[in-house]
Amino acid sequence: MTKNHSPRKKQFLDESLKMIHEKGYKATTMRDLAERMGFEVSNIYNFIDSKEALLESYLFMISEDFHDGIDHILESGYPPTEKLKALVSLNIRLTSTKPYQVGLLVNEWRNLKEPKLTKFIDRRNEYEEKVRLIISEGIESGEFRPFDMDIITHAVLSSVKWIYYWYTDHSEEVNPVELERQLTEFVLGGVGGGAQS
Amino acid sequence: MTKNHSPRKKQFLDESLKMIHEKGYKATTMRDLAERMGFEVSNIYNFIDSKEALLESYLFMISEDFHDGIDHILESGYPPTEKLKALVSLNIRLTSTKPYQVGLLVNEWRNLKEPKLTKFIDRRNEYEEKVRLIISEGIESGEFRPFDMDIITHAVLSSVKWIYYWYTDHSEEVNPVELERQLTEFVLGGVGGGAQS
DNA sequence: GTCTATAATTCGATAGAC
DNA sequence: GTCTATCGAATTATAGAC
Repeated sequence: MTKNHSPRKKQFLDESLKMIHEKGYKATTMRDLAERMGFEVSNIYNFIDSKEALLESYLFMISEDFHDGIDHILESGYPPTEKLKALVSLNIRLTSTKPYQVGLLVNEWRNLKEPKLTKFIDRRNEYEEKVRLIISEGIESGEFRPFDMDIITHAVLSSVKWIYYWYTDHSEEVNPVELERQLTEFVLGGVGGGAQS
Repeated sequence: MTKNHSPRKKQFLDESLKMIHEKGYKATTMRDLAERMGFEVSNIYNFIDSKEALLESYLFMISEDFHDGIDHILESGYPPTEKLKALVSLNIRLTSTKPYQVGLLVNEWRNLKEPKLTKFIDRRNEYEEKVRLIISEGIESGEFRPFDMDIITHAVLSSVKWIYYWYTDHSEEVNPVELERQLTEFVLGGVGGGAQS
């Protein structure tokens, strides 16, 4: 499917990815992409079948990357706290490696058309279920406090969702080690050090 | 500007807001809006000047709501922890009151055109600065741990950003009191109860 | 792999009658 | 405030020459 990339095709895919992230999928036209590449619109179809196929390709690839990562964590046998740390680490690793793909994953998935949209949402729900598994294990073991599962799962997911910002829109340099350390500290212990209420 | 709403105009604005949230701004056409209202496209322009103006109106209104809220918190004289609790509370209150507007604020702001786009981003940066103020005060007083300001600010903002999901796409009922309690607990203390490294 | 040319559709918006 | 009719521009995509 995605093999046999000529250098020119790879360049097109890279530029397209960046531009779709910057302007949004709907706002990025084939003319925009062609103009950035310095050729005519029709040449795009030497590389891809359709605009829709381009989005699908990126979204499902990065989606599977996250699944591979979290599957590995679930099979690790680590205690829940270590699994959660590994989850933060996974997010930072994938985001630093493929920042624009992660950006698409956050912002552009809803531009998929049926039946791919349903397929994507199902797969995303499966991922969220895996995150729930880690958290519920931690609550049962007493390592985590007894949160509402829906709320805490979305809070944790949301806490790592914005990382792509650091590697795309952010101008300053990023220290991945420090980012992971700080974000882990926040997810595990919040802004304050102890209990409240 | 937004006064003298006839019931029909108010209904149009409500339906538009909901539809733009569901389909996305770019994907929602004037024909879509007219169809939902049961009249022809041209009638839309009895209520609004342009599609762009519709988006602007909603975004800047809800943006100012957040500013009003956080300004009130900053003037409160509360200690940092209480200010942070109030910030969570503000997010839940505004989101439960105007869930679709908050959804637009998160997802559709970048569809603004210049010069409104720059104006919006400037205003958003001002809001983020106010959040930073609360957090830095907490770190200096020792109530919060010594995080990197950029990282922790975005982490906190991200932790409350997904709340709109509960009031728009979420099917189950929401208990605002419980949501606030749990989310506050997470932001202040994380998933675990104590410190780590 | 690049071009010209164009098809076929959809878009936001306007004019003007009632 | 609702309609019909339409404009002009922009959209994705294709055909076919070089």
